[in-house]
Amino acid sequence: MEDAMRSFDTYTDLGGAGIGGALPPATGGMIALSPRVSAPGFTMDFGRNEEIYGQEEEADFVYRLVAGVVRTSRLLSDGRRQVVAFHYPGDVIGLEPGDVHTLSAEAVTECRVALVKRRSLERAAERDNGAARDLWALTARDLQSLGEHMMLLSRKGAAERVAVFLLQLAERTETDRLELPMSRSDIADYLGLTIESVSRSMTQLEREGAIALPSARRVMLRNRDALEDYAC
Amino acid sequence: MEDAMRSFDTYTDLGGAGIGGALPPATGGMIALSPRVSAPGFTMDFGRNEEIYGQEEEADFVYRLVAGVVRTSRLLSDGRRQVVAFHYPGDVIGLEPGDVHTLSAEAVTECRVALVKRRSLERAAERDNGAARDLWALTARDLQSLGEHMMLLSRKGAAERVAVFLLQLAERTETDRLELPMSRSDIADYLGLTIESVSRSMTQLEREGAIALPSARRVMLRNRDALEDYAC
DNA sequence: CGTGAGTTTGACCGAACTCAAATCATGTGG
DNA sequence: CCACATGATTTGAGTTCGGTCAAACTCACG
Repeated sequence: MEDAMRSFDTYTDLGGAGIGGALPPATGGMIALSPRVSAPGFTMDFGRNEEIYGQEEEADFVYRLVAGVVRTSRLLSDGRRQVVAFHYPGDVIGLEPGDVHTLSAEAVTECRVALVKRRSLERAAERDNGAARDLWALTARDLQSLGEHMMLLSRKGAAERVAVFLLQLAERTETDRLELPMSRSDIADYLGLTIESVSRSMTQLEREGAIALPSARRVMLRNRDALEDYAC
Repeated sequence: MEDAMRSFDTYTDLGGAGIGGALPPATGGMIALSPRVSAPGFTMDFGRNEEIYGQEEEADFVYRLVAGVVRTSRLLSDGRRQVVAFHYPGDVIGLEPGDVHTLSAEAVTECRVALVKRRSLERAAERDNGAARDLWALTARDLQSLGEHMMLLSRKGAAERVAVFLLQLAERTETDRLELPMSRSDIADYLGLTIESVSRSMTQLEREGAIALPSARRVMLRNRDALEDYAC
């Protein structure tokens, strides 16, 4: 049983202690955003649902996620929320064209991020041509992932979207036993659905044998083909 | 009457002749993609619904739209089409991260584009740091516009989406008398709706006095506030 | 004037939303 | 260790809005 539990463990490569109380204090040093871009910076820890940066805030920093899961989202005029992306260790977030964040970022799980001053990146890009190219590549990756997300949102059925979401997650973590770090509400806002629709879709996928749901936050992919049929 | 018609005219800054038969042949010379990026290239003309480049095609060229309107779109697995953006003169299209196009581009109206070899841009970016920054900015702009489009798609109501679409268009062309270059089908695929829903929304907006529809392709914004209420 | 593509309108249906209630999970204090 | 409180998730019933199918209409063009 212990083993089964362990195999769901993920998202923190900081060792068994977890992130939270008993961590070493924020550290300073050189932060690498990409192979060619590194700059002086420091790390910070955030608890669940804490805001890392806010929509409309000055974009003074760029962040590299060291451990944990982060969501970026945007508040719509009618009060609803659009979750734009979930980020995992290694991802760079907060790198935006303008000098004001168009998104906000919050910790889904407890997490640790490495901060780099935006200005020092700009200076690096002026000096070093390779660095400039890396920053471009990071923006290009965001563009691509946003495009894929839009594809997902333009799918018809609720179950389809949930199926694709689960497959995406399985690909990220390279396992069929998913530990969902995010709530139904996060998933719903990511997929453009309500929590009820997400829940019903999950149940439906389970009824059809595509997945198993040992608990709400735990999903096992039982029949990948069935899921991929939904993805069409 | 002649004047009224004229005031709907737009999208071509090539003069009265229009684009099509009686044009000078494709020309060569230096093409400017941005203030700091220009490279040798040539121009080409396309008729309505002609493909400029196709999804999955080698991305050998980058294009600057000189005259006319272009849509970029993506075919979904279930056969439907997602129109990603409408482009107007001055826009740069076809600049994508990878070396394969993830979108296709088609002429909505007859149009003329200036082509630049992708490789010559890459070379320019290696030499000139300002050029690299401009290319980054172009990608960043795409990212931003895609983000705004996603906001639009995540709106609830059909009429809301159509209202926002019309306001966007009015902003682009800086007039309240819109000549829609694109078909209802294009609009529907852009907004994630059916042509019937687009049509019904238009009619509804007209009934409520927000717009007038002298003809299907002609929209006059009668009550901007009412439209902005929809945009909320 | 006829033709055909594009657009509008109507009737019906179904999927997702809304509101409400039941259930489950988790942590707390006795 | 258990009872309880709280929040998250699931389930149910009814409604709404956009999709689907079909038919009428418009307009540009030959």
